[in-house]
Formats: sequence, structure tokens, C-alpha cells
Amino acid sequence: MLAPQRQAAILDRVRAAGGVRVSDLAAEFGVSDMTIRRDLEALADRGLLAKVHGGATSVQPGSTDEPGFAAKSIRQRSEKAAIAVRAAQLVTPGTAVALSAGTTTAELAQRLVDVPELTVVTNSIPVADVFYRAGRPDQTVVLTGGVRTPSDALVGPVAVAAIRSLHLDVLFLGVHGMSERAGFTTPNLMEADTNRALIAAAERLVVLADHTKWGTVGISSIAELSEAHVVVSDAALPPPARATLTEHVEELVIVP
Amino acid sequence: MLAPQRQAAILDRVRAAGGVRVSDLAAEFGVSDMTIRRDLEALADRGLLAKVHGGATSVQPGSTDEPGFAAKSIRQRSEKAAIAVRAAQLVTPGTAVALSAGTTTAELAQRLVDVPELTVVTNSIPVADVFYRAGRPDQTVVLTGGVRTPSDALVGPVAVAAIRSLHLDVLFLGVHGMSERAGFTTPNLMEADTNRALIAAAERLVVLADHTKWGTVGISSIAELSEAHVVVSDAALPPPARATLTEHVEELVIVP
DNA sequence: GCGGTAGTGTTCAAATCTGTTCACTTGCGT
DNA sequence: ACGCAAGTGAACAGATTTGAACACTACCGC
Repeated sequence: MLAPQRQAAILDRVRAAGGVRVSDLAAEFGVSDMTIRRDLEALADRGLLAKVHGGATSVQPGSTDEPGFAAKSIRQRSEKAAIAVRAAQLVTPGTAVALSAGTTTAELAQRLVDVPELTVVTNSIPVADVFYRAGRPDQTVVLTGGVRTPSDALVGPVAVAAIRSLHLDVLFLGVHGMSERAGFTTPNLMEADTNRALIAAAERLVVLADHTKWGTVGISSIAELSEAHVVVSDAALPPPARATLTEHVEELVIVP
Repeated sequence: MLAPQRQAAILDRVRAAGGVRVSDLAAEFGVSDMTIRRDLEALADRGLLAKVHGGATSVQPGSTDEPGFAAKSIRQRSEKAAIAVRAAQLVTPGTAVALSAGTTTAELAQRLVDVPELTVVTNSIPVADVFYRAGRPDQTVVLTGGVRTPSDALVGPVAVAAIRSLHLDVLFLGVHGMSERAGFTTPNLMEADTNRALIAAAERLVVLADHTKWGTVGISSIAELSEAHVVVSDAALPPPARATLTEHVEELVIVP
């Protein structure tokens, strides 16, 4: 077995089990402890796991801040952050806003903890956590109920029923794909249901989608392009996409 | 198991149950008391929990509580654990159970992750977390929505509405106080509403209450004593309390 | 108050893990 | 053929973790 293969396998083990032991890996791959240690050191240098006495553990997300998720997505994250900053400007103090589940909306949540008198409705546990940790007494956070998906969203009939009983001023929706034909889409059927309920409960719809989302089509449609009032995206969005979006939505906001 | 993994697991337990005992953890992880103490010390140094005589508690309540309260709650933990073990025996695989918020129900949750085909409804984020981390595909966990209280319970109209749409076989209810006159009580008005909704949605009501709860009266009544089908308590419950409870409820279960 | 029980921290030894150094093999290009 | 760089294994000294013993302390019931 080649070293890069072995390291990839180690990484899988760490991700799956949460932690590995040097001695176990050495026995399993039939190499010496030293070799495993060197593998772990290489992986730790790339920020893919954390070396500890006796082995290694997966890097725990959220413990400190955002320890390098993967080198390649750094740039995309800064675009998401920029989109979140711009979207935060669309929020008026004292209103009721909804945030769907997703990394971009989680980023937006961080920017909204300073908005006074805000009422926030979300089906994302991480998003609710952001506001809860801030602990502002003038803000109200409502978590919709439901069944938890692997991406920490709450979905299903309970979530939909909870959302139906509420009326929001504006929904910030993170999507997985958008195209002229399919509109806004997600790969998760249950999440699509929940998101449609959120759209129905909100006066206005703001979609947050970086340029990589254009042309991607998830299995399940959430809404037509024309249902969005505002789409916030980044400068790398190609001109044809801009033209199509401008045609369908009230306002297309591009962040630098 | 690696030391950092063990410490992370300890932290989870503390957050879920509000407190842990050294001896319990030592038995659970198969290490010596000293090792657990050193883990707790390391975590306490990082401000992640508070060490007390006999174990550790979540760092939250340290600011307002009089000294001694935390230690006392730790000492009662083994009683709560025994109550949880006994209550777990009342659960039939394949049924739909509800768990209210509270440290005792969190303890019970740990005992229920091994029950096959279980559907769990709860308004407690820590309880939902316990099942979510176990990640059993045959179990369904439904989190009711609502506004988050300082004790990580979800309450309010959204929670009540979500619960009303569901029908459960049995509810395990943790209470803060019980007495003949006031029945089962809690100090939190909003939680009382949610708990009443849970009672209405469930066929049977099992109340979990260690002996210290007898004679305590919270501001808000949840239910009459006679509304409970089963009460599970511990051996330190005084004879007069036993007599009164036996008179009102179908079954009084005392754990040794 | 006072004794008994349970919990705590210190100290020490054993076990285990770690990184460094050096030797060896293998594949590659000059 | 030769050098050489990368990868690996072995040995060893030093560091870390763990468990047990023991003297000390805190808490509870009486």
C-alpha cells in the first residue's frame, strides 16, 4: 500500500470513528508505529486531524472558531461571508426574520446577533445556537420542531406545521442549486418541504447563493426563480446567469 | 479510548445531564477514579465545567447558586441514575415515547438509545442530542419547536402546537416539585404549559421524581397527583409521601 | 459537636507513547 | 553504474499517562 493511500484510509477511519490509536493502525496496515506517526503528523500539518497522545482525533468543528475545513473551500467561505455581510444589511431592527438551514445562513446569523429587537425563526440548530450563545434579551429565537437531518436541520410535518402558524417579514434562504429551468433546488427532499413552508410564511424571499450554485440542480425544487424578491450572489457569477436572474427577480445583489 | 475523546465525552455528559459523578464516569469508561479526576481538572482549567465534591457540574449555574447546591445535586445523581434505569424498563420497543426537559429525563435518554424502533418526542435539546449522537437508523427523534429557555428546553406556543398534533404512548415527565395539595409543579411558567400539552398528548404519564422533590412546590402546577399513572422515586422517600402517592397513582415504583 | 463514610490530592512506580537518530531499501534520473 | 531522495523500520532516551497507596479533608446522619 502506498503512503498517500494509507493516509487517506487513516483519515476515513478518523472521520468515521472520531479517533484512532497509533498501535491499532500499525497493526491493521502492517507497518511500524513510526510510520503511522509520520502519517498522522503529515495529516495534522494539513489540518485534517488533531494529533493527541496515543493517536489522533478528528478536528472538532466549532470548538474554537472554524479550524480549516479544507484548503480548497477557504475562498468559497470568504465569498459566503461577504454574501452574509451584504444580506445582513437587508434586515430591519424589530422585524421577524426566518433563516433556513445552511452554511451561508449560519454565517448570516453571526452578523445578525447585533440587530436589536429581532425575532428569528429557524429550522437550523446551529443557527439557533448562534443567537442563543449571544444571549441578547431583546431578541427572540424560535426553533421550529421536527426530525433532525445529518446537516442539523429540523424537517418533517412537525416543522412544517410550526412554520405554518407563523408569519415572517422576510426569509433568508440558502440553496444548493439554482438554474433557469429548475429554479432553486436542494438535494434533500424533506428540507425542500420545510423550505417551501418557510417561503409561504414569509412576506419576502431573499435567496443567498454563491456563484457555484448556478447550474447545479438538486433533486427537489424549492421555488421558481421568480418567487425570490432578492438574490444575493458574488462577482464570479457569469453574465448569462446575471441576465437570467435580473429578468426573473426584483433585485439581484452582487457582492465584490 | 483516547484521553481527549474521553474528556469530550465527559463534557457531553455534563452538558446533557447538568452534572456527573466521578465514580459513575470511572465505571463507565473503565478507568480509575484518579484518571477521571485529572480529566475533570483539565476541563475545569479550561473553564468548560465546574468541579465540585463528588464530580462536576455544568459551568452555567455557578454564578447564582449558593455553594453546596451544586455538590448536593451531584450526590443525588446516582439516585437519578437509578430512577432512570428503572424507568427505562417501562419502555416497550417500537412505541412512541415523550421525554420532558430535565436532568432526570436526560439520564433516561442515555438508557433508551439501545431500545429498538423507538420514536422519541422531546422539547429538550440535550435529550434530542443524546439520541442524535447515537445515530441509530431505526429510531426517530422529533424535537418540538419553540423558544429556548436557559435550561435548554423548548417552550411556547410553537412547542404546544407541535405537541398537540402528535399522539404518544407514554410520557416520562421530570418535575421540580410534588405535594398532595399542589400536585406536580415546576418553577417555570412556560415549561408548565409545554408539559401540560405533553400530558394531553400521551396515553400514559410516568413521573420521575427523586425524594427531594416531595414537599417542594413550584409556582406553576403541571398536573394533579392522580393524573400520573406511575411515579418512580427512590428509597429515601418518606413513608407518609409513599402513602399519599399510593393513594393517588396507579403504581408507585421505588428504586433501591 | 462528632464519628463514619466517601471523596481528594500527592507521590511514586509502571506502562505506554514520542521524537530523534541512524541504517536500510526502493525507485528514479543523470 | 552512480548518486540521491523518499519512505520505512529499529533503537533509545525522554516525556506523558495511568493506577495504586496513603494521608488528608469534606460531608452526612446522629
